[in-house]
Amino acid sequence: MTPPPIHILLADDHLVVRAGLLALLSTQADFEVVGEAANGREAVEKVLDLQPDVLLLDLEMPEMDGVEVIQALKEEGVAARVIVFTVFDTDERVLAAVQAGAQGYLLKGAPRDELFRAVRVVYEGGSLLQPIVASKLMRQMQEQANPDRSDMVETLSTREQEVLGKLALGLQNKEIAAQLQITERTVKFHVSSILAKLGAGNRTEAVTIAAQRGIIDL
Amino acid sequence: MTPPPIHILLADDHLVVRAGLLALLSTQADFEVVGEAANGREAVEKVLDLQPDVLLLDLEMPEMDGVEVIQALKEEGVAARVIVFTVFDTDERVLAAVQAGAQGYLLKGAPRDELFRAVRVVYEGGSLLQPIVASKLMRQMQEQANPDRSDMVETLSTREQEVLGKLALGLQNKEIAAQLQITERTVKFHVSSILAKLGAGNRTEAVTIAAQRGIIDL
DNA sequence: TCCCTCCCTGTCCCAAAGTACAGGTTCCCG
DNA sequence: CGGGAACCTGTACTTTGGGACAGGGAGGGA
Repeated sequence: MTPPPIHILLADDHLVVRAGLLALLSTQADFEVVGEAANGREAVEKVLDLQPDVLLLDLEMPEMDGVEVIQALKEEGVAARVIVFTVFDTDERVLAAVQAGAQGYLLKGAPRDELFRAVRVVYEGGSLLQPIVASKLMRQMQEQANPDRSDMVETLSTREQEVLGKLALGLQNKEIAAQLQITERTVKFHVSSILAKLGAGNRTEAVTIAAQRGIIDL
Repeated sequence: MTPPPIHILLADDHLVVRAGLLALLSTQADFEVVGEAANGREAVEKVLDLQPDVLLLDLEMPEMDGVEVIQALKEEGVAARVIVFTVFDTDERVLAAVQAGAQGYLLKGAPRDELFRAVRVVYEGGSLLQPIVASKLMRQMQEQANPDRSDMVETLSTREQEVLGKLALGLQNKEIAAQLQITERTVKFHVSSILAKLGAGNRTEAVTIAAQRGIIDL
């Protein structure tokens, strides 16, 4: 007798990606794609409805992004295990997804076997990250554990992230101060902290670095 | 008797996307996928080798990007017609692709029928842009035709684009001047032009706007 | 040829950015 | 309760950024 297949739900806003995953996964006898979702909200609904074993989830989606989907599922107390499947490989995004509770992280373009293995491993309760992703994550973790390394990447406080967002819009300190109801002096303080933590020489470079690392979205 | 099928070559660096396109296109009796390429260089080689009727081309690829592929094919005098198939929908990228010689421009996530129709239309010598893409292109063209409109989006001169690139790196005027072998004063002049053309209030906003429009890549 | 665009340079000037130094609060964790 | 982290504020200072105004040379198209 054959074992029951692994039930998989696909969540991606691009038709071709869903079609591709369906085509690839269908070649495996122990996989069964039970449904598809084209946005985050739909993904959450279908997980609750269809109770898949594994959710293949894109991070960039309309309505609700991938990290939010994972968090929503957690609040619902859902058992499904999640593999993030995306084009992003920046430290921050990987960390956010894993912290939210993803068990796997694959980059689009991952080879067939890696995809198949990830589904099986995660289904069995394990975790699987692509080597490139794993190393990024490791580095992040180590840096958070040793806050006294010289080459560390410090995390921005929530306030600093707020200010950073305003910087990206091209606002000047005075305008930021008004919007955040604080003094211009305080804004300068935060900006200096941001520059130091990101290793930037000025606000423009800070925005570029933040965008590259996935800390902010332009 | 059935007519000969339309020969299609797929060029995308992501396995799933190629698999998805293959799966979707294979449902049509008059389509035949004759090959796949995972990067730009390979795409050019395979077009020359396999002589497809239509090339489905991603813009973002390693080795050689989509626009470069189109240009390379043009220099080789190849007859194949090109449909750009990408996630980017910024004005600049669309314009660049169409100017380089693409006959179609589809966004990933385009519905089945639109994809099929695009292949057939382009094969028969026509052009097809998704409505969203078409409107962006139209706007660009109109703005270039009327250089005296108030809401126009002016194009940056080559020198300005150079300076813009340096701005994104967070360099200051003095540093840019040194790198470009010009006076700091001249750099200021170019920066001012860039700000005016992009509608930015300062260099930081200019970088953000440029990144959003696809003028620069971070 | 004339005009227009791009590229380049200069001086003056003020506002904005960023640093240095010094200090305050609250809140949470061990 | 002590200590750290995040957040906030202040004065004083130097450097950078960007605008206003004015100009010159090279090259392409009507």
